[in-house]
Order: sequence, then structure tokens, then C-alpha cells
Amino acid sequence: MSERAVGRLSIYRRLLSELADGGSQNVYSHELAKMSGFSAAQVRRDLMAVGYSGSPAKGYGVSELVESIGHYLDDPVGQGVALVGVGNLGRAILAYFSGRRPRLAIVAAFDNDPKKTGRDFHGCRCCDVADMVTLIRKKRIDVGIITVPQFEAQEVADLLVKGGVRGILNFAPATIEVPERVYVENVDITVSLEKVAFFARHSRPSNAK
Amino acid sequence: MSERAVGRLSIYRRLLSELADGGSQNVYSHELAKMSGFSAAQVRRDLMAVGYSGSPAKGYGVSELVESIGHYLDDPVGQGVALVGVGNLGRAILAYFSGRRPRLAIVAAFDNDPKKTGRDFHGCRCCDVADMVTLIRKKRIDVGIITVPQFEAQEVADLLVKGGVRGILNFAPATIEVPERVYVENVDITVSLEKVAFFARHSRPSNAK
DNA sequence: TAGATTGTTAATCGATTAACAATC
DNA sequence: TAGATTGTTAATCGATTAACAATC
Repeated sequence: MSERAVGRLSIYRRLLSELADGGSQNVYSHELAKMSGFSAAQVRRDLMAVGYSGSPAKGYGVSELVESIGHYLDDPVGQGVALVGVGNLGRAILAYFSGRRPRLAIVAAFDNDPKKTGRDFHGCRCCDVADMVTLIRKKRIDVGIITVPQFEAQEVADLLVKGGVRGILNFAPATIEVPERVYVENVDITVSLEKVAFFARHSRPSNAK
Repeated sequence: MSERAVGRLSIYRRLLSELADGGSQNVYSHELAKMSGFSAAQVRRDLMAVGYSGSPAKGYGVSELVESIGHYLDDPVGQGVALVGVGNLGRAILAYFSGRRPRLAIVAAFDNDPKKTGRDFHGCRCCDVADMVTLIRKKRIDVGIITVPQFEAQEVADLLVKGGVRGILNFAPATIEVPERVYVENVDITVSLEKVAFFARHSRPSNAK
């Protein structure tokens, strides 16, 4: 499955959860298409991939579909996440994920500022970066989030990899080098803003992501 | 030019600036390839697109290339940016962009919390959302950044569009509807984290973005 | 010149879209 | 049945990669 497809599944899940909260039982592909901005054919192909079948009469069952996507995306046991760098951005992410996904929870936060270590941030204890490798191993953490300044990112990535993390979400504006087996997703806010500024001036491409 | 290509140009510019700071005069495509993670052929094609030619003998001139990319990406007059939602994430972005890009500066911040309005955050005055449309028009703001909670995003987007913004960078986990002429880029942290978690477990695709 | 790099075209690859038979 | 929707294949589209002549 492609990176983009996984991203779309994640979006469908959010939309379906909202529908479920609103009391909807069933949904058609063209309705999900309207809400998500993707084509109806795209939606059908994606849902087919998760192994849940709809019916021409009723479309897709909302709650069953949420469950199927969960089966597909989530680890059955659950994956622990470590966040490194408890600045404004780090705290924003901690606040947002607090208690939201039991199967993908931020279970440890790290910083090297003694004013922050030992304290709790949005229900997550902040530990010293010096203890990171040990704690990642102990808590069997699988995913790391880097929210430190640019020139500390590589060092943090090395420690995460040393601890055994297999995926990294990197918010630092830096290209980090990791072994091939480790998956890295870069979220570079400068890049995103410059893209928006550019296409605000030029006639944009399709735009529906 | 494609969305991805613009993103790559933004990354090249950051890398080239770092090279210039380090005193480098020239750079070869394969060196930029190594640093960025893209292929050398890709780098050459991208640089060709901005209209700057290298030479087989010396490669590309670092400072000239930074300038050429700037000519291509940046508006000659400069574009103003408005940020809406001065929470942790909003403040992180304000701090990061403060004084960084003169041609793409955040010139106004908005919130509806009276505890925040009237104060300065990282050199940017926070105004009331009620004054947003007027101020966007007055300051000729071109780009909006949405860092408000999920269910306020559409309302904020409507106001940004009403003010005349042509591009929106949306950090809220919500699909916002805007007129076709407005370019929207969504940065959904949940989607990114779920992607990383998924590919941490499965053998990832190419991974070089 | 020889060797490496650039600019540019052709081939490949993958993802999206369109079309349509099967299904309720 | 008729009509709409789903599942699935074929056609299209675009971007990336590979190849190579031109250049220093």
C-alpha cells in the first residue's frame, strides 16, 4: 500500500468517526468523496484494500468500516510513541494526542532542559534525554517524534534509532540520516508555507490531495 | 511546476543556505542529491526549471543558485501571512518564522481569547478575530495559517477567504471547503503519525521523499 | 585530450481515472 | 424489474528514472 493511500485511510477514519458521532449508520462512496475531497472511485479502491465490502443497496456500514480501517492501520498490540523536544510544538502535539488513540499513545517525552525534566506535560512525564535509549528499550517504543531545533535533530535521531525505534516523524527542518529499515516522515513547516505562498500566486494544480 | 517540485526547491534552498554559511562556493548535483535524499537527476531537472545553469567544470554556484530559487519561489514584492489561533502550535510557528523570511513574514496574528488579544507574541501583535477581514484587506495579506481547533477551522477559513487570502496552510484536522481559486495545504499531524506508525511495522516504500 | 558533469530526451514506473459488469 | 452503487479491469496521466549527447 502506498504512503498516500495510508494517509487517505487515516482521513476516512476521522470522517467516519464524525459520521458515527452524528448517528449515521451507512455511507456511500460519493458521500465520503465529497467530505474528503478525493474521487468516489478512489474512495472505493481504498476501502476495497482494507478488506471491507459495502453493498450496492446500503453503501458501507460506518462503524464496521471504522473497525476495518483500524484493523488495517493499527497494530493489534499497540505502538508506543516517544516525543523529543518539549517546546511549544512538542507541547501542542502532547496536548493533541493526550488520550486520543489508545493504540498509538505518546508514552514518553524527553528534553534536556532541567526546568522541564521531571515534570508532567498533558499527562506525559518529561524525562532527561540522557535516559532516552534505556527508556525506549524498556517501554518497547516503536515510533519517535522529533520536535527539537534544526541542529539537534540528527543527534536525537541517532539516539532514537539506537533505542530501536522503527519510524520517525521529524518536525525539524533538517534532513536526518537513518538506517534503511527506519521509516522517516518529514513535516517541514517552512516548505509547506512556501508551497502555499507559491501556489497562492500561480494557478494551482489539482489541489485535491 | 508540480507541488512536489516546489517542495524540493524549498529544501534545496535551505541546504544551499547552509552550504553558503559554511563557505562553499560551488556544489555538484550529486552532492545536493546526497544531502537532500533525492536523485542527482531529479536535482538537475529541478534546478534547470528555475532557469539557472551550472557548468560541467564547477557544478552550480551556491549563492547564485540560492538567488535563482528565490526569484522563482518568492514574490518580488513580498507576501504577508496571517496566523489564526495563538495556541501552542500557533506560538511555535510564530517563534520559528519571526524575522526569518522578509518576503514571507507573518504580519498579523488572531485569536478570540481576550487574554491573548492586544498582546505581542514573538514580535507579532495578536488581534481579535472580529477584526480579521478588515485587517487582512488593509495589510494586503495573501496567505493564511489556521492553527485553531478542528470545529472552528471552517469558520476561520471562510473569514480568511472573505478577506481575500489566496492560499491557506491548514493545521486543523478538518477538511475545509474554499472556492476553487484558493490553494489549500493540509498538515494533519494525526495522519502523519499514523503513516509513520504503519510503515514502522510494514516494509516501507521508497521513503526518499 | 580524458574524465566528469550538465542539459535533455526516451523509457519506465506507479498512481489515478474512466469504464463497465456484477450486485443489491 | 429499474436504478443506483459496488468491485475490478483497462486506459490515462504524470512524475521519476535511465540514457546519452553536449560541454567544460
